[in-house]
Amino acid sequence: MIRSRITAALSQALDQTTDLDQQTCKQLAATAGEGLSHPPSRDMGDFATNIALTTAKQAGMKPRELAQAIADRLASSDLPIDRVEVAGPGFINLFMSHHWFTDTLSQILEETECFGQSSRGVGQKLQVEFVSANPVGPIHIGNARGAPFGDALASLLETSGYEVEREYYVNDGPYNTQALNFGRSVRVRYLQALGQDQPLPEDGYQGDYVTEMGQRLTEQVGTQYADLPDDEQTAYHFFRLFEDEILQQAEADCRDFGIEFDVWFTEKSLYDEGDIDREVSSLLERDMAYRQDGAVWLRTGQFGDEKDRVLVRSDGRPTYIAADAAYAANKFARGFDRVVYIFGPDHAGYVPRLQAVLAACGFDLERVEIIVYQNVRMVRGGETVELAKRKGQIYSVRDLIEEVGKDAARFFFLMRSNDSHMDFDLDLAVKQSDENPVYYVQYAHARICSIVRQAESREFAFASEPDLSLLVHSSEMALMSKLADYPHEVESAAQTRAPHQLTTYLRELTQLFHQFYTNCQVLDDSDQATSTARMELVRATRQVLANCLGILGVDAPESM
RNA sequence: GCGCCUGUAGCUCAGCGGAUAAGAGCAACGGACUUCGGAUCCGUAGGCCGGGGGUUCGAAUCCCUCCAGGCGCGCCA
Repeated sequence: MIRSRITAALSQALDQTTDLDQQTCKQLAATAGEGLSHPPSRDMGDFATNIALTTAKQAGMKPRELAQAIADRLASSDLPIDRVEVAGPGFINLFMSHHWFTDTLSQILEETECFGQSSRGVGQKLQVEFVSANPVGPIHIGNARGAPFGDALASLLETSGYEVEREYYVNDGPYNTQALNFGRSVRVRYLQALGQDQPLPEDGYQGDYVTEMGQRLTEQVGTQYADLPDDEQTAYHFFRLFEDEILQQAEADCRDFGIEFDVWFTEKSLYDEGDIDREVSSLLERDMAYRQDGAVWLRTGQFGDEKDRVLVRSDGRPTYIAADAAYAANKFARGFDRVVYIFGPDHAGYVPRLQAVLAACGFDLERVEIIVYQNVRMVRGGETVELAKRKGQIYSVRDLIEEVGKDAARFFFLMRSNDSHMDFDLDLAVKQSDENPVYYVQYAHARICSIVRQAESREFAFASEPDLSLLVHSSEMALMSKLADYPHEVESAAQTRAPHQLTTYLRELTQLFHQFYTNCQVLDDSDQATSTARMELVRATRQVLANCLGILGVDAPESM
């Protein structure tokens, strides 16, 4: 890869032009190589490094002098560059030679769907846990952002060579408050359907789907469950009656959202398999937990939490913290080198606590990553769409997919950085016009496919060997330059856990393609050689568009 | 009260391990079609990067502080 070659050359040049020792030069060059950028405009060069600015003081030289010295060394190195310029306060701008651009083009066409992959994570097993919505109804919009984010991040990591498992944690433990609330709500609706006058509990679920479940239950079992006592066990029973159905719905929703989980892990299994008891006793044995006021407390206070937390309530029921501890133990026991949690804004405050819990349990926090995404405001007609699951006003992930489509939904969520609070403009997402950025990108891909079809149907006479040196138009150069960026963009997005960088990249790449298309006729009967070369560029662009869209889980249509 | 996140063009947002000339999309205005898909392209206009301090030769970017908004602070998950 060109960046590592430039880094090596910088290291050598620094070593030869300064008094700094070799190790220092290597480190400084590595930092500069990471920060290798593009000059503000293409006529100022293809790559720029600020290494002279950052190391001038250390080297005891003036920035521009040092820059010039390094530039001279680079110019005579074996890098594929035409010339080197020193600019501004001491930037070194590199002008790549033409064959470097066309070599990347050939590389794309050779590696096809593998172009952009790297081996950085090879040999490392990684788990990304996301969505993990409470199984008490349709997956609602509050969890929607984490779905494409987690999925795209997982794909991104796979592209970087990691072995990645996508996991969905199902909060179906016997003491889960949400599940029990839901169970109680179903029971009440069931009894109401049987003609009893019963009020919905304070925190009950008011959605129509609960009422419908209650009615359905009367048809299935009649009065069989009518006399069960109004207690926790009964609530759990009613919850369990519908858990499978809810999970199947969740799985279908995710699938339609383009996501396939490798593992659906249930909290219940932690109880059934004794994981929770084991973890609690182990913590007590190691004195990381203690008994007080009849409850079992975990010493999270020693690990940055405000206070210790209850693991097992005074009545003997474990809390979600016990489940989370056991779950983490289970994850590590499965051999992951690193586990990633994707949390919604409602769990942001839980991050320091979970970290304390994991630390108290003795897990290496270096191997745990918790990524929080911020709230989304759904906007329609300029107004916020109000959502509250318990109130029954449900705008579900399914509703979203049906309203704007999988591709627009995913692309819109992925356009923004995970920690930016975003507005989701439903009106815009559903528009099939130039106002909609999803179609802008997809259109480029379809357009390319159309050119290919066109060439086939009129049996365009291409040259037998493409001569890529004919690609010299500024639009062609800009496009090739962008294509060459792709592997670095992927790696950068993966390392910073920022899939949204790829949507930005896609829009820029697409724009350059459309400009090229406007300026350069691809299929020109009067110039067979140029047409052949341009066709290679077009096919390479299609490949990168498809690869990049693939990571984001957005379709690359052949026509629209 | 404490913690996390955010504040960049009229709107929605990139950029935020400092640096060559603050960006994009939409909205506004003006242009480009007898050729490969006009779901496209070109141009104009629009910003003391929330305010104030500081570090630096250099800050949208780092530090402090204030202001505004979102979210979270349970023997709920």
